[in-house]
Amino acid sequence: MLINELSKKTGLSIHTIRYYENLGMIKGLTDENVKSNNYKHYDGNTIERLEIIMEAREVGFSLAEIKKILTSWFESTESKPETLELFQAKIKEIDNKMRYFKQTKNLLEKICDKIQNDDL
Amino acid sequence: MLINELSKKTGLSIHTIRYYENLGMIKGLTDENVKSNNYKHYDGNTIERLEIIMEAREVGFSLAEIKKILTSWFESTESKPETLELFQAKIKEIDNKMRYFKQTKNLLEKICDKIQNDDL
DNA sequence: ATAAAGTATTTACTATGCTCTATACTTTGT
DNA sequence: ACAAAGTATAGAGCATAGTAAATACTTTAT
Repeated sequence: MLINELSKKTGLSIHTIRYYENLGMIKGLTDENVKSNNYKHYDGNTIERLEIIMEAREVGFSLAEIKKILTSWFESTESKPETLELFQAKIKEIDNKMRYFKQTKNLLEKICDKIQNDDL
Repeated sequence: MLINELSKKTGLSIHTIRYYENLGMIKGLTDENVKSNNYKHYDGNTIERLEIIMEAREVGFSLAEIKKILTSWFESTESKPETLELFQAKIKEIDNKMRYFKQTKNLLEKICDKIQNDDL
C-alpha cells in the first residue's frame, strides 16, 4: 500500500508518517519493477510498527526510546544485556506511572464530586 | 519559605518553579512588612500544587490542562457544567491511557523474554 | 491531452516545556 | 566592610514532536 492508504489505516497524517520514516522507525520499499517513480510501499509490518509507536507515545515514551523498542522487537538478532536492563527499567517506569495515574484520576474524581456537590 | 527551600522540598529546579509561577500555576507572596526586597514566600499549598503538577505531567497532561485542574480544585467558587464535562472526559482519557500502558508493558515484557531466551 | 490528485524531498515554521544567561539588587556570613 | 550566596526579571536558547509550504515529478480520471 502507498502512504495515503497507510495514513488512512493508521489515522496518522502523511506528514507524521514521513517524519517517522525519516527517523528510521519505519521503512517503505520502492517497487523495483517500476522505474518511473520512487513511490514507497508499506506492508502490515509497518502498520504494526505504527501501532506500537502510537501506544508507546501515549505512555510518554520518546520517539528515540520507541525506536529502540522497535529494533529490539523486530530486528535485533543479538541480545545485549544492557538492552534487557533498559527494558526492565522501562517496565518499572510504567509501574510508577500507573501510580501517578491512579492519583491523578482520584483527584479528578474528587474535583467532579466537588463540582456536583456545589450544585446542590 | 523562599524559592530555594521550595526547590529542595519539591525537587523541581528554581527555574522550573519560576516558569510555573509565570504561567500562573502557583503564586508566591511578598512579605508586606519587608520593603527592601520583593522576595516571594511560598507555603504548603504551593507544595501541594507542585506535587499535583508533577503527577499530572507524568500522566501526560499539558501545563494548560493542569492549570485548569488546579483552578477547579483550589480556587473555583462556581461550578460550571462544562468544567465537569471536561474533567469527566479527562478521567476517560486516563482510563484509555491505562489500556495503552498495559499493552506497552506487555510488549516490553515479551521483548525481555525474547532477549532472555536468545541467551540460551 | 490535460487537469486533478498523489508522491517525494527539502526546508522552514510552530508549540510545548523547559533551561540558561545576563543583569541588578538584597541578604548573609566573617 | 566586603565577598559570597540568594533572589527577581527579562530574554535567549534548546530539544522534542510535529506541521506546513514550496517545488517537482508521476499517476489517474475524464
